[in-house]
Amino acid sequence: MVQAKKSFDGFFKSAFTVDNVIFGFDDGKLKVLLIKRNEEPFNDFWALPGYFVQQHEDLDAAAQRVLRETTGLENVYLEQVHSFGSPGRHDFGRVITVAYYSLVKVADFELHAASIAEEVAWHDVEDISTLAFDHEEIIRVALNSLKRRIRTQPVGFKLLPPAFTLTDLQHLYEAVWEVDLEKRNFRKKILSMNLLRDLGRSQTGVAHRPARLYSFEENRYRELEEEGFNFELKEGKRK
Amino acid sequence: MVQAKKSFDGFFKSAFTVDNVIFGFDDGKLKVLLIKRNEEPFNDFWALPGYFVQQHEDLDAAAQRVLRETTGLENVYLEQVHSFGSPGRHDFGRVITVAYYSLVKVADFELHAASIAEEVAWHDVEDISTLAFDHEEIIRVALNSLKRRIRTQPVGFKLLPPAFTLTDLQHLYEAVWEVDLEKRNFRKKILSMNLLRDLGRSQTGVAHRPARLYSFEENRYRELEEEGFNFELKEGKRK
DNA sequence: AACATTATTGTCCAGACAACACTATCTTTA
DNA sequence: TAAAGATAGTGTTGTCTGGACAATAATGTT
Repeated sequence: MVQAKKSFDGFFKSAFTVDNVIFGFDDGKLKVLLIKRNEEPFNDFWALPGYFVQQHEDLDAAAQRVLRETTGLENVYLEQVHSFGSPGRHDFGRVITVAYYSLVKVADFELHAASIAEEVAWHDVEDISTLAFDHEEIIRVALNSLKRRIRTQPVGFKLLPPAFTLTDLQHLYEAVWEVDLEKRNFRKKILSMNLLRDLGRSQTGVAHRPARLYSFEENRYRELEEEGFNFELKEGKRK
Repeated sequence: MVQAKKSFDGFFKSAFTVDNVIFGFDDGKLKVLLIKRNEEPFNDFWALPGYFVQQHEDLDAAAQRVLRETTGLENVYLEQVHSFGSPGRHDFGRVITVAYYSLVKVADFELHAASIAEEVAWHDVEDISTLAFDHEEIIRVALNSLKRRIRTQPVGFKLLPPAFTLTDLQHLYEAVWEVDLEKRNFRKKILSMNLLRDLGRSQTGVAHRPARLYSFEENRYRELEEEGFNFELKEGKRK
């Protein structure tokens, strides 16, 4: 009862794209990288950096390429989150998009709008206006995934520069979780994880007692990434 | 610089499928539901229950439909895991597959091979032979995802019948985590989550003290699904 | 009625953690 | 030069949760 190849032709009429949700942390706030589109549909709308995948291109590679071509970001570790394929999500036909996300240090990258991007910019996650396609939903799903993962995996640490203070780290967690944490307890918990290396240096040029600088202990970091950990802390009192 | 719709036609030549990784527990072992294909390519190979998505069909709905048509399973809670789209994974052209997974009680379902399935059967996950396409990889990814996610999300709870005992629930966790849990502590923890509703009824016809029956408190269930939770318990002593 | 079997509960101890206030070390300013 | 302003870093205590065990309860079976 083998069917001929011919009868499948009706299925080969779809397209697929990749969309990247790039989170960054700056100024105490969680940001997402958006491009202003220079192409129909949704010309002139802000959108996630994404585009069609080529016929013989691997998905992961396509995500990397599209990100580079639209924003200039290279060598970013992208992780697949979810695929979106509502029948009506694209005007030109059936288009499924595979969403990827990543966390980067805002300061580490220079943005270069190109390809279908007329402009590239970091936007506050809190303050996203109407985006192209279903990109608001995609961001929401990616953000949920981030919030969930940051609790049991040390992913969030990737957002910080090579040397950071405990307060920086605390602010990062507070931003992603949208809570205030109690300083003392945060420090005790994080230090007990053996994850941080005391660099022996301190901040300079701050108008107060300078904070000690830390980096991540690579080996321990990978261990935790493997086995997961548990990071639960109640909110501290509001400032 | 708006491009005409015409120039996009080259992208609309792909197809996409859904594949379901249905895990079950039976006989103390983790099983996965496979079908024996009745169609090229990979005719006569064991494969995941999956098929092409129709042109105007939602992805989630397609997963449900395909699962029903190939295996007879209905009303199964399916969760999207990952999409696979290597250029060479399908002989007939570019085909991306969106993988879903679920965990069910083997005893609850009667299998009915149909559609492209010539046969349906539970296979030990430990002992999977060569499968069609990249389905071995899909199973591996789904299994990893399941083990990670069940720690912080109440996905596992959906596997139980509407009325169940605390011991049923404990066995479920023990099966998924492959550990033995301490009974008293398990109960304390689970009851403190306010997730269970005491149905006021008990088992009948068992040759020992009958256990109280519970169901899930829907509202609380959704809350936990949203915010996640932390379920860490050390192993109890081996039986 | 005694036995077998599983359910359910009490409790003690140790470790985790929430809460709070105090001391330390810089720069800036009067 | 000293005081003020700001944030870093630390000590401690009571409470809560989890881990370990064991005792009691409620069925059917023999």
